[in-house]
Amino acid sequence: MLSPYGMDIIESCLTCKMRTDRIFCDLPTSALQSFEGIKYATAYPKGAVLFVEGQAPRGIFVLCKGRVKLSICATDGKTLILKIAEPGEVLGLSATVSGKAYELTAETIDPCQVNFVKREDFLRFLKDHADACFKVAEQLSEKYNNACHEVRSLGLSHSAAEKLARLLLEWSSKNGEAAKQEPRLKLALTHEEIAQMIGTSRETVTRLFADLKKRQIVQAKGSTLVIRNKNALRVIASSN
Amino acid sequence: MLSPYGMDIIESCLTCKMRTDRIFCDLPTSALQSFEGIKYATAYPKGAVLFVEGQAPRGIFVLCKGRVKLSICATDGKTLILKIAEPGEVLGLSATVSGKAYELTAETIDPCQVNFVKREDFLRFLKDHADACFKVAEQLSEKYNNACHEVRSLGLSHSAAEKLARLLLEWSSKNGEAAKQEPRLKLALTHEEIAQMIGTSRETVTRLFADLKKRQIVQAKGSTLVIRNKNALRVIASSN
DNA sequence: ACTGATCTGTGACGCGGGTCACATGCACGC
DNA sequence: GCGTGCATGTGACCCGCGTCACAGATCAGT
Repeated sequence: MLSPYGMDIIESCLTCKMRTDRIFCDLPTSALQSFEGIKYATAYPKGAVLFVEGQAPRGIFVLCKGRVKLSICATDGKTLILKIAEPGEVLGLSATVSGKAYELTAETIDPCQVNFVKREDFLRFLKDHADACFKVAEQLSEKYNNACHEVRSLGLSHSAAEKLARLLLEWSSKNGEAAKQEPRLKLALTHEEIAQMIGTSRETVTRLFADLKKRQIVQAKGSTLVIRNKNALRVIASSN
Repeated sequence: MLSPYGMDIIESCLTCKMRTDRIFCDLPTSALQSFEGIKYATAYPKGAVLFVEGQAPRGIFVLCKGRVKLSICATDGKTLILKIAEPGEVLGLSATVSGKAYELTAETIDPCQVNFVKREDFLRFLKDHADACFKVAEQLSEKYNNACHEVRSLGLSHSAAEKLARLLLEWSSKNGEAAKQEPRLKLALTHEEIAQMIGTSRETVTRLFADLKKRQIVQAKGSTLVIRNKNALRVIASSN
């Protein structure tokens, strides 16, 4: 099969190998078959916008491959990145269910494969497949949980340093680096974007990194960051 | 029927007059009948704690009467009030669906009537009643939407004044006061609590109110607040 | 290799608002 | 009445960090 943007396309959900890992995709065969009938498998290049906050909901986007940046932004252009969505996540779900406008903006930061389903088709699908409906509830709970964490982080922390430390710890707990005592992580985002994730300014992020390096808590090796002192980072993170 | 805490108890969901107004409660009779079988109608005095953040989910609490304060708090005691839940809302829903710990704390601020349903019972109920399951998805979408607004307010605003103005406008848009050009609202919360709603300190709230009064934008009449200049308030709210 | 463009690093400055420390007001019970 | 407790007001202080203004660094395109 031809693969735009240099990707291998996952052709059918029925034969997708990752199915069982993913909350939403792991449906009984009958449901999956009817899902096959209404989905549009699409591919996007890096930097594509799936939907914009405030738009009326067109439908859901099941992310199969690549990462998507979810953000909200103020009228003055100030932006807050809520999270980077990973494969398996369903985007635009709550807006599609409730019929209200998308509450955030979704923009690809890798080439992505996405299954799109139109709103009416999806709602009909949910009526017919109770188990899918429950999966949706699970996904939404997950999203809500995430949002609560975001609120906690933004609302209850005392300093930018605290939030940065928490972000780094969170990142380092992925990819099985959690256990290691000196976890490494790829810095895929610019200081600007990191600033937008923790609600601060770019300069502050630069200064905070400089400080962490000076104190030997982290160390940069090209674009990977080594956490030399996880405990120190934890102390900073929870001076809350 | 005896009514603890000076309330009239709504005995059965089937005969409840408010049913149709409420997202979750408006279920087909068959579903409602089986809901009757698993629910525990309970009453709480003012100040009762329904659940605490971090607890394993015991089940859901359908709020029938009274208001409930939903908050998260940091280890140092600093508290953020997310919202004041009104009758019709289902509390503890996302935790009960996902099985993760309650993400916030629910405390009554009026005498309340609540229908409690145990987690296992509720999950079984959802498996059997697809329409209820969809209602749950709707409720969760609603909650998610709310949380997104909270994030936006906390993360994208420049000053405490802005957030207070937004809160006042939001409050004034309830109870049909929206249309009036000088809407009034009951100040049911202390400055301390208002501070916790917008993530600032009590003193700042006091100072902001003093300023708004001096500028003739609002006016206090006992415990009711009159908004004299809605436009000025809007300007403050969206200097964002 | 030259040239923008985009990212990173750093100093100076100033404002917002958190914190502390009080004074005052207002309701409650006894 | 009087004291106790909680809500509200207000001044003084000061520190975190946003903003502005640059200087280097890194990267991409031709």
